[in-house]
Parts: sequence; structure tokens; C-alpha cells
Amino acid sequence: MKRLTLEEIGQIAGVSRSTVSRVINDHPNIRPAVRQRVEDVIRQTGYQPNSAARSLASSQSRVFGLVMPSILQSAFADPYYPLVIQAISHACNQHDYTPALFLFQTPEEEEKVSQRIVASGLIDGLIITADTINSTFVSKIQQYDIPFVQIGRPPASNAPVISYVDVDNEAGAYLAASHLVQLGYRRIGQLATAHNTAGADRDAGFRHALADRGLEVDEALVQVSDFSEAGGYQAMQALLVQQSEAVFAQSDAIALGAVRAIRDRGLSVPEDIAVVGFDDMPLAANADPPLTTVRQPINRTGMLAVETLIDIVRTTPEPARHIVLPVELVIRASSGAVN
Amino acid sequence: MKRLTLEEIGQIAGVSRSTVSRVINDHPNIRPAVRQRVEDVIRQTGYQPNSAARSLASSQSRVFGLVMPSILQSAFADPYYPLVIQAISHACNQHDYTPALFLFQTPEEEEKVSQRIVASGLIDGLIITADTINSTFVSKIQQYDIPFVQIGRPPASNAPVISYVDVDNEAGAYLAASHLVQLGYRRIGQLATAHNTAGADRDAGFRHALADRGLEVDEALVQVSDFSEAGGYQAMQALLVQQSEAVFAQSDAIALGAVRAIRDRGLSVPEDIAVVGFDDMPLAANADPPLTTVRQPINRTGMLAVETLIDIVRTTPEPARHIVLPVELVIRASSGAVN
DNA sequence: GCAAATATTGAGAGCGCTCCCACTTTCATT
DNA sequence: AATGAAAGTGGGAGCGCTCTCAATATTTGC
Repeated sequence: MKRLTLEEIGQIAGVSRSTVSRVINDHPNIRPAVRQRVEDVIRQTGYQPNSAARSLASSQSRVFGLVMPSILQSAFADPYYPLVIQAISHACNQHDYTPALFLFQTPEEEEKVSQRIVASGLIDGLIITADTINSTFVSKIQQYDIPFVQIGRPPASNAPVISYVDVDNEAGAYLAASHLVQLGYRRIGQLATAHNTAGADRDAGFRHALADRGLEVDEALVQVSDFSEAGGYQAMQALLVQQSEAVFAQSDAIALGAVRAIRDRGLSVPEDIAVVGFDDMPLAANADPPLTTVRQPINRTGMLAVETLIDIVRTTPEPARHIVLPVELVIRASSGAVN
Repeated sequence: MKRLTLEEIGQIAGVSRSTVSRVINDHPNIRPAVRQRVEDVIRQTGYQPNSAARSLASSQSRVFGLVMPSILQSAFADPYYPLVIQAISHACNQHDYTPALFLFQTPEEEEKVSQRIVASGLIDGLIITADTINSTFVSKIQQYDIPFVQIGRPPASNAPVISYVDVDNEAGAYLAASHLVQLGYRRIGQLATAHNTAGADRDAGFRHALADRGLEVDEALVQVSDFSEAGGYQAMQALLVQQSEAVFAQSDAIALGAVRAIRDRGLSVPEDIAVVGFDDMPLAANADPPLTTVRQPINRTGMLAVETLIDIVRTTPEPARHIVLPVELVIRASSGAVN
């Protein structure tokens, strides 16, 4: 099937290349009859403008890059990332952008690909997720004039100048921890993380909640894990020694690992130890027991990241946009509040 | 940071645009001294050719589309797909291709985006996964001259003309089922699937293995599920009524759902019912009990899909390439063969 | 009904590259 | 040393679009 050009569409419709271009780009000042005629021809022929020619002439590609730097072994072990990818894909489809995927498993891979990303003009903007606190990627691309938004708050030093979409991690952790306190638990542990600001904010919310109820945080009850199930299992084993009554896990994957560790010790959830997670992944509801957790709106996060980036690309990049989405506590059996 | 052009690089290096182009595209017949000089300038300036201009002039974009049609609710519930995405991303990075992601959650989304994909020239080729048996997507794009490879064998009617990379699902299921037979189980059930050829092939391998050992397949012991954990849970509940001694699950996610269902019934794995999965996801080794399963080489699958597609794009598309990768049985505790 | 204002359309240039062809230089051969 | 072939290099055309500007058509006001 031969590909048609603007010129040929114009020929068929009896107008010039320019007029067809105007129709496609939705410019004003076209006689309705002409627009109609051109649109008909486009529909009948299935014409699609050549994207290379378009982006060469307009220096806009309508391609966004979705970047996940430094996924070492295990980032995909957290089902959060696939959901983010899905959400962004969906948002891009809605807005006629194409998402290009850049997963970096090693620093070398990151180095090799990132130069091409920023300098080839293939990409109009970047959505960056999973940024670890000391990632070099963001500082590298800041030198180029490529627009980007982060999913998740960047470290405080960068935050004012970087646009981002985040969920209210602190409020979520506050809700989760308060829930445990209200249920009467006193020795409340935390399975924390140390890689990104989400972990830091959840930690802050946890501590804030306990402090507000007059409880002190026993540092022995705070164990550090990564965001994976396996990490949660290990960290929980350490926590079990400390006889905590309840535990707030910074992700659902961690929570599931914790449940497994508790079970392996012959204890049960929530009777012996209550567990609360964070994220409300689909598997949280199906878990055994169903997981009390903090629901974060991943689809909205992805949609807003894309829309914010479109806004930045089309209008002025200044000032940086900061969006923080609310979260909610979803109470299920694992915290002992319901059967 | 202003972007340089070929012309400017040539100016700096004291050669013409054409010569720089030759260096970049690795053409022969350049004096080594000149090539060196040009390469130095490129390195120092960090020059990257403009990809829009390049693809307009050469009609090659070096972008591949990764398509997952008809993900209705739950395809991402199977952790297999994120791993495939990761593998393909990695392979594309290695070969200087950019992977663009097209996930379709509804037929409307598929309809809207697919026209743009095939006709805009943005994409040099497609890698199509998760194709359900009666997907219309493949038949739609076959009308266009866009090269593609499938991950997973297409239905027999299409198979001869479509290039694909698959794992030996039948052999894997045969291994898994034979393993259970050898362990002495006789009432062996299957948690099957009905969406794609992988399921059909695994079913065939399962039946083949039982037949080879003189066992008949009791159809009451074959329950149909989707590829998810939740699906496995439901299907296993139905199977529990039938008193099977062992069960072959067509995916690890299904197997984990089955384990949960068995547990919920107060039975244990493998003492009461042995379970074997398929895929060897990372979580299979960490599961409780660790899952006996069939390991499929997802990274190699992704790499070969990309390399096959590159080969098709660069050389002749005929004849279709068919690659089937071997799998291996990984024996862990869930089948009762080890503690 | 006519000039002025405005709406609509077409043509040219150019985005930065690749590809082809023509030209210059170098080298092997006699 | 002369010749032909091969190696190496530069310039023009053109990929299919957008954007600007000039030209033409239509409308408005009086």
C-alpha cells in the first residue's frame, strides 16, 4: 500500500498542499466546505502524515520518553512500575503522543542511550520515574533544554526547579500509622526504604503520626528494605526479633514479604502481628489476608504527568509545576480492623 | 545548547557534509586520517544526527513498536509481560533502536492508535506479544507492508507466513507433567488457559506426557483459568473438589493462586497436593514453598525477537523466520521432589 | 455599488539528512 | 612516465512536511 503525501491528498481534493496541512493541524480560516472535502479524502484514503517530515519541519516529534534510570536487578520486582508504564501508555494514547521506553539496567546502558535521547531530537520530553535520590541522570539532562517531569518528588535541593507529579506519601503514611495506633497497637514497626523521596516522605508521615499520638518511635522497630517482596521478607525477619505488634510496610510488595516472614515464624496476620501496606496494588485485595493499605492513584498520576509535560512543551516551561495527589486508606483484614 | 548539523561538523573538521555522513554511517572509502579527524570532532561536540532528518531522508526511523493488543483488565497481572518489556528494551538499547510502547486496553484504543502506527512511518517494525488467538490486530497490519515478529507462535492458520520467536511450550509442559508422573502422582490436574497458543501448546505437552506414561486425562481435572494469580485461585477451587494429587499450572501466577486456594482449604503443598508452574518468574524461587516450574528464557526471547526484526527490516522479509527456544525444568519444593 | 478590511488559499523556502553522480586524487601497471 | 582503474571527496537534489508571505476571494460599511 503506497503511502500518500500531502500534495497528493491536495490533488485529489482539488486544493493545495498548504490547505491540506491546515486541515490536519486544525488551523482556523478554512472554508467549511473545503475542510469537509479534505477531511473526506483523508478519511477515505486513510492518509497519515509522515511523522519524520513533520518533525523535521516543526521540530516536534510527539514522542515522549519514559525513563527509568538505574533499574538495577530488581525494580520491576515491584509491580508498581508496570502499572505506571501502563498508565502513561494510556495517557499518551489519549493525547496522540507516542511513548518510547528507556529502561536502564546498568550505568553503562544509561550512559550510552541517554546521549542519543537528549541530542537526536527524537524526543519532545521525558517522564522520569524511579529516580533514586542521588541519581545523576536528572542533573545530566538538566544541561540540555529538553523538558521533563518527574514522577515522584525530587530531593529537596532540586525540587523548586523541577516539575513533578507525586502522591501525598507523607499523608498516606500518616493515615496508615494512625490507623494502627487507633486500633490499639503500641509497638508499631516500620519496614522502610532508603532509595527515594517516597520512602523518606512515608517515613516522615509514619513518625509524625506516632508523635501526634504521643508515641515514641523505637528505632529498633524500623528496618530498612528495598521495595520488593524479598526485601520485605528479610527486613521482617529482623523485625520479628523485636516483638512488634504491628508493622507499617512502605509498599505492598514489602508487606507481602512481611506476611510471608511472619507466617514462616508460625505467627499469623493480623492476630499476632497486624500489617499495613502502601500502594494498593491489585494483588493487595487478593492477598491472604487482604491487605490494609494506602491507595495511590497511579492512573491519575500517569495522566497528569503526561498532561503536565504536554503543557510544558507547548507553553512556557516556567515556573516548574508541582502536583501532589491525595491518597486514601483502604481498610482490609490484615490490620485487624475487619475480619 | 545549540544543536549542530552535519554541515557544521564538516566545517569544523574541514570536510564536506557528505564525508561526515559517511563517517557516521560507517561507509567504506574514507581515508583513515580524515575519519579520525571527523570522529574527534563528533566526540568533542557531542554531535548526534537529527533523527527526523535522518529518517525522512532514509525512510528508516530505528524505532520499533512493542505492541500488546487487547490487554483487557488483567494482562499485566501476569508478571511475564513486564519481563518481556524489560528484555526488549534491553535488546533495543544494545542495537541502537528505540522501543515505542503500545498497550491497548480497549478495542477503541487499539483502533485509534494502530492506524497511526502503521501509516505514519514512525515505526520500522513491530514486535507483537500476547496475541490472543482471534486477535484482529495481526490481520489488520498484515495488509500494510510493515515488518513484524510475534513473540509466541501464532495460530496454525497464520504460522507459516508470520515470523515468530517462541519457547518450546509443549516440551516444557511435557517435562513438567512427566516430572509429576515420575514422582508417583496419578490423579494429575491441569490449570489451563484458553487465550493463546502458549496455552494450547502447554496443554498438548501435558496430555502427551500423560499418554506416554499410559495415563488417561480425566477432563474433570482440567480447569480453565486466565494467566493471573486470581484466575489460578478460582480454577484451583474447582479442581479441589476433584481430589487431584498434583496439578500442573500453565503459569507461575496461576500456580501461586492455586497454592493459595489449597492453603485456604487447609491443605498443604506439596504434602497434600503437589504443584508445578510454568515460566520461572523471579517470584517462583521465593514463593512458599519454592515453586517447581519450567524456566523459559525471556531475555533470550526478547533479544532474538529484536534481532530477527532487525534482520527482516534490513534484508528480505521472506521467508518467515521461526525460532523456538528450549526450556528447562527447575525442581524445587512445591512438587514434592525436594524438601 | 465601491473601497477597505478581512478571510481564504497557494507558492516558495527550508528543516537536516541520505543518496547519487561527477569530480579529483592516488595507486598499480606497463 | 603515461595510463587506467580505484579510492576518496564534494555538491545537488529531494525526502514530506510547516511556516511565512504574497495573492486572491469574500465580506463589510457607508
